[in-house]
Amino acid sequence: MEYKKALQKLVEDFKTNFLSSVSLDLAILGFHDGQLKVLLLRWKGTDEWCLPGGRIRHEENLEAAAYRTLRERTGLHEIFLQQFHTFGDVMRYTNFSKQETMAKLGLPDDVTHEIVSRDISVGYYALVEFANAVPTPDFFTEECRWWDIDQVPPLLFDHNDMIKLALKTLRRQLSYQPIGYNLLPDRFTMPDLQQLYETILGQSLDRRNFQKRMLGYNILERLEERKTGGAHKAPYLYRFDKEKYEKALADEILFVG
Amino acid sequence: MEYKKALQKLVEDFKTNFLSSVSLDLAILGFHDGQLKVLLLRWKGTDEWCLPGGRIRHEENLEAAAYRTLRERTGLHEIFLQQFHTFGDVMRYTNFSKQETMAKLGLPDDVTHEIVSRDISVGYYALVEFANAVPTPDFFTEECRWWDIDQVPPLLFDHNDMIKLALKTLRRQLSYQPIGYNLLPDRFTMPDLQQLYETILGQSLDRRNFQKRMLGYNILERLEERKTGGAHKAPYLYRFDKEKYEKALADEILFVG
DNA sequence: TCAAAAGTGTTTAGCCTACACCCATGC
DNA sequence: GCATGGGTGTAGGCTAAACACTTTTGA
Repeated sequence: MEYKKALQKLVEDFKTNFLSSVSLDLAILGFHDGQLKVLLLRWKGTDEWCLPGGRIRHEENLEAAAYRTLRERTGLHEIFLQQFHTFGDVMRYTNFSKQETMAKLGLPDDVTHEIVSRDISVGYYALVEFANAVPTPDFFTEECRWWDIDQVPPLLFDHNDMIKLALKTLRRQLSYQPIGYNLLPDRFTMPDLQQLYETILGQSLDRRNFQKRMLGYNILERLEERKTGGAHKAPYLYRFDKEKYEKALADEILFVG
Repeated sequence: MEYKKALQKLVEDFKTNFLSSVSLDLAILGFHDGQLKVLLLRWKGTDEWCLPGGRIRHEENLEAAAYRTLRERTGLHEIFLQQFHTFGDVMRYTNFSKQETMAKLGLPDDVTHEIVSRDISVGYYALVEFANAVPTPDFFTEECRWWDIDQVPPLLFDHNDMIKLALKTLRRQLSYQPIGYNLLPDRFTMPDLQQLYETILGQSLDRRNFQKRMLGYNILERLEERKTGGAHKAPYLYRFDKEKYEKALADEILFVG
């Protein structure tokens, strides 16, 4: 009863304060233990998972709404966020039909069509530092956690497709832009960075060539200190030179409007 | 009076049959006389120009709406159409303020806010064969014609930015995908194709290297026939091998959902 | 002392760039 | 015949890929 009332209120809030027909979905990617992870939400009272999504307030910029949603789900801000595609098929259901999807959500009949209605959804991907994120479910969900990118289950709606396309875009981006600033801790080793690249690209790279290339970008600063405590030879620590990193990004990145 | 009635009716139509808060805009690019052209519309009773735009019907896929709009403005179908960015700032006005824009449009006060309201707009660019298009204005405009891409005047809304970003995306796309199928006539010469590339990239290219590269893609079929009637040595005619061309596209192109 | 990981330079191959001469056509 | 544009191949440079040995550290 409590829940149903809150739900009604939320739907009202949606109708009055947010743009209708448009939403956004986030593929929040993190990196940990040599694995690329994606943040998923589990729908209340079900075993169904989906990407975090959000809506846009009437007087809010699209990009701001994406940042806000990211903040709400992870507590993080000032994060790399990139629009990659806008999804607009009437029936954005790949794993289950609309019928099935509606049934799975277990919503009261009178609000189902408000929640599972026809939306244009703008897809963003974010690269975040795994350790700093505090996964937080939203109203419709009761669990929010990281999944290994290659163990993602069949998701609600067309969210598996979204992840696939986000990855594809990310991989392409890797070829003309530096990456890693928000995916790695402040100080990291060259092997850390290489592992990140290998994980995203899904292939192994030559250590020497990788190092040459990365140093060639001139965005890394080698610290005096080395990483100790490892079982083997102590690797150097590096840090991104924020200014040069931002400049390298700006030289190529599409402006966001 | 007639006009105002029709306008009211249109606004009603918008409200009932189309998604609110979302629209789409097209940068329709054509190629003629060694010039890249873009199709612009002139707003009724003004000297103000803008990109062709459209709205999405409730039961219509986003991509289908883009194709429909393209067809309505040019009579063309089966054309290359590529989503490049979704624009979502609250105030998408770069050349003039919202105040100024509203004044320029010369609409009755009671519908102005319906037409010039806050929208998320999905941007597409299309590559069309100049000669085949039949530019056709829509309800709000009285002229539809090609403009040289580097002589585009200050446009309404953020449409100059849209053109800029469409071109940037197109240029990048050129580096990993073939282009030209819809921009050139069925049969064309290597210099034709080169001129197209040079125009899009805004720089001249080496003839021999260009030819080598294009033939290397293995998507062109050289015909027996040569182009006659020119003032000089008759160049070979080529045709795109549709199948191989599509395959080359598919190998890289983002799927559209 | 052994195993595992990290640091480092050189050689090679492939691709992209630069470049020049001959030929066909219309005027 | 001459001016204009089109057809064609090769040499050099740069970037990217391949590749092996030495050093450090903990167990």
